[in-house]
Amino acid sequence: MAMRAAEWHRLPVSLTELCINTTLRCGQSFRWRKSTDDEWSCTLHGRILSFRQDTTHLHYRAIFPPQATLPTPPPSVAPSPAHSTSLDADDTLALIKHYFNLTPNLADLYKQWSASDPNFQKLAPNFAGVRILRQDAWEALIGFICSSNNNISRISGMVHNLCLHYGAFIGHLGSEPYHDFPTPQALAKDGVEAHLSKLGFGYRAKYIAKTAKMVEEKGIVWLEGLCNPESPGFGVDAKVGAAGDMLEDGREGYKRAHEELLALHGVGPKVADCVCLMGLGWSESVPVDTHVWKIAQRDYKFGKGKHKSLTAATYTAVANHFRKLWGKEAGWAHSVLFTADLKTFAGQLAAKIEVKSEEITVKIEEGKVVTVKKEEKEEITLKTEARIAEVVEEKKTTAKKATKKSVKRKANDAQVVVVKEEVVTRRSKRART
DNA sequence: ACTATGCCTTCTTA
DNA sequence: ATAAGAAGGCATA
Repeated sequence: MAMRAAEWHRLPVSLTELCINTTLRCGQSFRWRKSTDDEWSCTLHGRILSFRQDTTHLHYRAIFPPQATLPTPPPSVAPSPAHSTSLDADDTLALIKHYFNLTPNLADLYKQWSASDPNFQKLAPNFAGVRILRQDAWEALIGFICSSNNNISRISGMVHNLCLHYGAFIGHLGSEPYHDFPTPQALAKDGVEAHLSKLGFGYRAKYIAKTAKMVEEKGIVWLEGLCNPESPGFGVDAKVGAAGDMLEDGREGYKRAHEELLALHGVGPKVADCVCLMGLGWSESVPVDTHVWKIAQRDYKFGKGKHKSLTAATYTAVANHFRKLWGKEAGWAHSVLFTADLKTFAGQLAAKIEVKSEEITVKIEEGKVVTVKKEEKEEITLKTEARIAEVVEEKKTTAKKATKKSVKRKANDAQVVVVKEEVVTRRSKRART
């Protein structure tokens, strides 16, 4: 029962191309756990993968289960009994490159999106390295069914519970047990719905049980067959083909995948788009959730006239707008803006500062600069300490000028004082058992 | 075809 | 303190 040695390897990757600290917790996957000292871990394809990242490299290691608990592969593709370490290392590297979707040049894409969209250009510099993962389609499907009307920390807890109760045990990392994501068969068994309800899944218990049965019925091949042929799943035996021409509402294959997914229980347009983008390799997919809808209203002039509320027609209009603006990888760009809007990231770097004068109050909380000038109020959302410092200086200057003008005193008399300065760090709570 | 409403549960905000 | 609202929506009428 000896555990295979878990040696660290490294891969040259810049933070511009991939930032795991952002990418692994921006709501794409709900399964990554951060242990002590910045090590991110998750089970993937029957092994525990762990990552650390510095400015030049991605460091990784894989821990395999003891041979006895390895899932038995079909005899035709069974590896040689030797099952050498070097073979595993090769496999793991390929898996990592696949999972992190490392082929597209993200810096080039950011430049492209910045050139075509001033709003992206403004927000993106603080959120480099947000890359769309190539997750397993089935896992993405279940994960995003859990996401409806829900928040990231609770979703993570639910997915963790799915693995714990229905996924194969892989091994321990420290004292923490790691289980694989459950198969459709495991979630299609009788009693799953009742059990999940007891575990606090709410109305999603029924969706998961039903969808698992439907996928089992249709066959996992059906689901994997919805994949972008240019980007098949890892280890999936599929022909690589052309994905077709880009249209304003996406390629034919994307539209077909989206439509077919809608047949599943608990899968509406938004969840289907998440699965298309993150589980099936359709980069033009733009999931329009409440966040994206707010962004569309705030920064892209939606929410008026024909598109007053988020109806089915509005949903398509918003997604098409972003596809036209950002192109074939619209879903990737969308993810950057989505991440920029997440509270967990806003709070992380936000300083809490109050600047007061007789006329003007500047408050900075949770990444927002609020200037209160008598009855007027102005809000600016900021993400980095550097930008916050800049804006505070700017506001102090404004405050001095305003005070001088209205009260007719010397600029120095303006009482611009930093009352409170404190870094607020918000941490999402961990999963419960 | 569109539009409202209930739904499980937890956490935040007023 | 206690209530209402929001949280990566969906299914149903």
